[in-house]
Amino acid sequence: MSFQPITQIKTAITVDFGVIILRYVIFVIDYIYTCYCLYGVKLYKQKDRCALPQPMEGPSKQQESLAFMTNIKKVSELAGVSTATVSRTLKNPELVTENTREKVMKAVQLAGYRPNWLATSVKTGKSNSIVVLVPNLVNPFFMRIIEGIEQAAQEKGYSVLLGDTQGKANRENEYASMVLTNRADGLIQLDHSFPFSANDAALAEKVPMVSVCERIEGERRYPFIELDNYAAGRALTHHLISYGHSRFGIIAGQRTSQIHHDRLAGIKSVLNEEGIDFSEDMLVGGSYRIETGIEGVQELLKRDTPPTAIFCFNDDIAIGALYELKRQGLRVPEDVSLTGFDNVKVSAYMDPPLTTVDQPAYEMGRRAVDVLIQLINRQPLSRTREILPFQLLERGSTGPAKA
Amino acid sequence: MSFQPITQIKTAITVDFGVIILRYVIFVIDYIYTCYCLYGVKLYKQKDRCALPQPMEGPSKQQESLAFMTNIKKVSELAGVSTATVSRTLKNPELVTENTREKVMKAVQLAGYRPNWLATSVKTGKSNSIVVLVPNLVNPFFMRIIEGIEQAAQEKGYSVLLGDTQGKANRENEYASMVLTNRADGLIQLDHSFPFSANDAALAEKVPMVSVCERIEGERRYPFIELDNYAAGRALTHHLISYGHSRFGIIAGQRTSQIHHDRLAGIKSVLNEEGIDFSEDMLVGGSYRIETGIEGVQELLKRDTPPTAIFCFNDDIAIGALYELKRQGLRVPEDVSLTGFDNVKVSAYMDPPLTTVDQPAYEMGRRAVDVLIQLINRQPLSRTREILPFQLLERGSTGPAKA
DNA sequence: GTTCCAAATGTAATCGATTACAGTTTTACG
DNA sequence: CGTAAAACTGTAATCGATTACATTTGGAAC
Repeated sequence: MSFQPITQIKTAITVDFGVIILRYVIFVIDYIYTCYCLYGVKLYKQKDRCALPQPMEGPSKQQESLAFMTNIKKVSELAGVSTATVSRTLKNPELVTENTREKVMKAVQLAGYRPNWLATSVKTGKSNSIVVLVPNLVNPFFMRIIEGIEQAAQEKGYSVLLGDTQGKANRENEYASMVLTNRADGLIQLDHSFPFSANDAALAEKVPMVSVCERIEGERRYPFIELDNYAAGRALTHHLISYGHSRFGIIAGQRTSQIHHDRLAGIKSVLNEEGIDFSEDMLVGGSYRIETGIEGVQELLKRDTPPTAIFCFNDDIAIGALYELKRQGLRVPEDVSLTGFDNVKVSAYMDPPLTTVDQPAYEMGRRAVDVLIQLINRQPLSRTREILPFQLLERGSTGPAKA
Repeated sequence: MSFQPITQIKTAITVDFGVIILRYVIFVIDYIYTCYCLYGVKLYKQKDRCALPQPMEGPSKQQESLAFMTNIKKVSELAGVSTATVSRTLKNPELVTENTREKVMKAVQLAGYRPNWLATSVKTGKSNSIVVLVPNLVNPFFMRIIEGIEQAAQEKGYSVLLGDTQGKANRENEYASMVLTNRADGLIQLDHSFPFSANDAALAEKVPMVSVCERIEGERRYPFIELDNYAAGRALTHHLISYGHSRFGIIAGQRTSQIHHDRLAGIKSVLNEEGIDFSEDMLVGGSYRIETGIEGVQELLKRDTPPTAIFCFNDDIAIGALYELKRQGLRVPEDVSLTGFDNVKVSAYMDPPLTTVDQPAYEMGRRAVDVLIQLINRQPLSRTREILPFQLLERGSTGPAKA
């Protein structure tokens, strides 16, 4: 440390102190103004306020122009070489002398150079992005898949564009068209619809696309990765029948989807084998929401012979159903058994914990990316469909049928 | 329809039929092979199999080259105009004659032309993308924010790059650097850490960045949007004290974050006013997970005087705590009152429903995008921080303290 | 039929990279 | 030391757009 006379330090401290006070005053004024805008005057009582955060320097700095964008040309001049050499140093260092490499790297460091990704992409014709179409972001099951997608994509140098479609066709169209405009190299569809607009359908022919969990209706050109929903439907039914149930209810999600049909077919096939009649009366619901579970139970309990066991086609529905059954004074599983689907995290912590079907969601997401990248690179696929095994988790929400 | 002699139709049908049969056979072989790979031989019983999906044409078509990429030059040749005119027709149609416009549009249609987004972006220097850093995708609270972000971004012509950081610094660094390489124009941080690596810190100075829910620790340059956590802490405490509680426990999430400090300060301030001592013993936990709630309850119940009311710093923790309290034979709220935070969907359907603090998550996401886009466009901000109001939802998990 | 001006269109530079090809230096070896 | 081959570096074309500037066209006014 360098020597400083005492007086100088004192001055410095005084000045600093002044600045701090000044900033604080400015901050307090701004803060009060903020509160005023948000709450009106009433809430200003000091004790209801948050611990005051540090004063801010404000956005002034951010008003300046984006001066930090250095390009390859500046670096090349700084290093005294051509742009080609700079590019090579960064992409194929083995083509460049140790000596030059050092010079260039020093210049890169000095200039704070980061290659413009847009320029690289336009030259190579690859965006290294994939777009994922999700019908519902808040469903933790979908998010688990996307976690897998994200992880796998990142490992392979791809980034993920999020397309929250809310099940709406026009939003799907918009996101899907990103692949047609080079904004993304490929597409993962978590819903069951064909995401391209009629206008783009011809172009869509050659687009790398994979669907996960669902199959795209009427489309046989795209690979898919899904659970063995038919077998899962059978397993659940066997499980309930082994407990002596014979009066069933089903609260379905999206009834137009492939997985709906598969699960239903699985259930029906076992009922058939066991000599239990299936009737359309047993089937209610139409979306994968908690409210569907509530309404479904209400409807099913109105039947002449209400069910003693209810299949819910996802855990959210089951959560709603459980809530409503309890509200109506019925006990689970003593009065009614209940099964979910997906094994979302909370399902294990409900009261009672839900019997459900575990899907390897994370793994499905990862596989989808693998397959998609193969499609993007025009590599031959070893398989165009993958049907993954499930696991039936028997927990507290199912039990023996009432005598 | 054109006339066709009967015999010809018959032949066509026969051929078609042959093709279908052939495809079906190929499909079945492939299907069996798939099953073999996935399950082994045992599970082949026909009745355990899914309803057979339609035969697929396989990936052969997708092996072809990406021939559909038409560029502006081809369109210009097709229309017999210059590339400039094509560009103008699409971006500034008012600069072009009706006549030319028609010609060009026809050519665009014919060629199936979609402008290359990468090229446009490199020219204009704007990627029209923003990257969102999320510590945890599966948390529905975060996803609600992202829903808002996504929606607002889409409306303004931006797309959202998903950065699942899992709270890891190196992943944050990687995603944050997307803004430095023109891959994204701005950054929304949902966690409380400064996402840039030390290396990039100098460049980060001028990057458009906003944080939501959390403030970035030690950083005063970036705007933030958050809940009035201090006031929320106070409100929850008042609520519990009004029920006569005086022995409290707190199960916290990330203890290093700003919101943690704010909430805790709010709780402490009320305890102080009411003459209740705060001790570090009351505070357990350290992450926003269900397991934290379980472990937290176990720990708190070991105390000499276990709490009669427990603050959980998010709903997941509360769900875990509720589960564990019940498992230990305690009733909620008769024996122990419990509060959550965030108001995730399921919290209302727990047994009992959770008393919690509602955050306007969707709206916060939307606001974040508004602010970020202002930063990106170098527009002056009217306010560099926004503190949004909360709502205390009193539900079944809180009640009078045991006498 | 000129003249003039505005509108429409074309030419060519540009964005920031990559890379084929050409030119230069270094190395290896007789 | 000379020569060929190998290794390195530079020049300039290229990716697919946008846009400043130059040129052409069209129509109105006289």
